[in-house]
Amino acid sequence: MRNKIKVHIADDHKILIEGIIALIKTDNSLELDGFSLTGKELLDWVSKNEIDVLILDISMPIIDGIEVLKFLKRKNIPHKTILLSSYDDVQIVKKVLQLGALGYLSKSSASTHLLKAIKMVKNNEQYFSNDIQKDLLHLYGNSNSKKRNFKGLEIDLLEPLTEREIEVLKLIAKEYNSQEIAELLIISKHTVESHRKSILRKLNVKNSIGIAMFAVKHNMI
Amino acid sequence: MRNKIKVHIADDHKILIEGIIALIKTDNSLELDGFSLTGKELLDWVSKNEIDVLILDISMPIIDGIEVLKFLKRKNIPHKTILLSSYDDVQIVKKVLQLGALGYLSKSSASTHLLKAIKMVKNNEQYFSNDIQKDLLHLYGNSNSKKRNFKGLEIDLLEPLTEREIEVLKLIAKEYNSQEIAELLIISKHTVESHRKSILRKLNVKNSIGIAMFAVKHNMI
DNA sequence: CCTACAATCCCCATTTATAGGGATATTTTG
DNA sequence: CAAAATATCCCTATAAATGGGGATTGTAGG
Repeated sequence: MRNKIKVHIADDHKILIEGIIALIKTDNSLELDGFSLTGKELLDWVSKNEIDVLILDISMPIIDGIEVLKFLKRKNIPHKTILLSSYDDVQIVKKVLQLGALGYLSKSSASTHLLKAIKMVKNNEQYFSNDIQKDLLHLYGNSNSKKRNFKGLEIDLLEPLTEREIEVLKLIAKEYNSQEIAELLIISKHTVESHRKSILRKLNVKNSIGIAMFAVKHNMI
Repeated sequence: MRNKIKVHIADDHKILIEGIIALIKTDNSLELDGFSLTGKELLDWVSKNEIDVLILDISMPIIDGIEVLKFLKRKNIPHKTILLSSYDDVQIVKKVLQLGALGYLSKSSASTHLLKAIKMVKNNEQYFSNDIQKDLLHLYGNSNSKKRNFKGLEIDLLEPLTEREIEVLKLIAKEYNSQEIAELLIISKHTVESHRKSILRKLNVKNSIGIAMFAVKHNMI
């Protein structure tokens, strides 16, 4: 192997980053090509550097992993990305697959899985945590035609929230009720309740807990 | 330095564990003395082995870092522990200090901080992330007498939840309402509502969102 | 200019959660 | 064993959230 695989890491947890760097050093076929602590740093990096594989934490503050993927897609920047997540959430997996990610790994996976994932993704193969594989199969059925390429399937993306809805969502997650949110945003309680309805529908959750959980998963709080 | 500092790591994220192991190997004064993926594994380990410094993830499933500290305290097992956390939550810091932890580090800290923390804690010195230091000073005022030892101060601990309350809490966080929880646990809806009341009071949160957020912060879902 | 959409507001009905109160049986623990 | 904690159930009442419906304004894009 003449050329090492250039790996870039984006995660707001420095300890995890430096841990992964140490792991990469243990494998002669890999080399580090920078790291980013925020989504913004990463976007700057990818526009200036050529990397082989990107390891991307899904939950970063401000610009999260999803937003990074959207940006890369919008700009038509080719990338081979492995998402790192604390949660095994099939909905999120569906979303990142649709946005062009090639791998999805839980942080609770063994590091050998990460090394394997890097090499597979480098070769344009998809890699998922075991648990996620099961969930995906369940979701998409198990006919051979469907197993081949998850990306080609119809995937129901979430309707995007408007800015106002995001404001309301954040306040909901901070334990404010509709009346309090109304006072904070200087609007009527009825309006807040309307936004609530829209958010529930768009996120496809059944109650405020679901809204708050969404906020947590996407590091919006 | 004749004897290396024996470090044990407890975290449910294998990737982080293996990362920290790699870091420890870069420092000659440190050596790994096992790791645990769950609170239970850790409790088994500490009852059989002698370690110098314990690096403990606060958010592990089932038996979390807090529970581990409580156990060690109850059994009067001496330990020098650094808590690792994703959040900089002053309330949690207060709690773990009261429970006998010596260090508290955010996962977003640099790994050099972790190495420094290990050495300080080994010498019975306290170590905190910068951000936390600020918050603690603010919390406890800045008179010299108070700065010296946080552990000696009155700290309002949260009342511990009972097992049943934890069951209910988890189901609340999974978006079930009281009626559904009643059916799942085969008890009356009234009972669920009673548990709800106790949980709200004990956690000192104002609504179910607060309950769900607590569940998230402690990785109970 | 017209349309679509976002943001705002309102009504009604129903369900759920919150907040008091209290009661009783079982389990844990000192 | 006795005391304390836990888990269970019930009542009443109010507050809040949910799920329909509809209506108006302003504005950005085609």
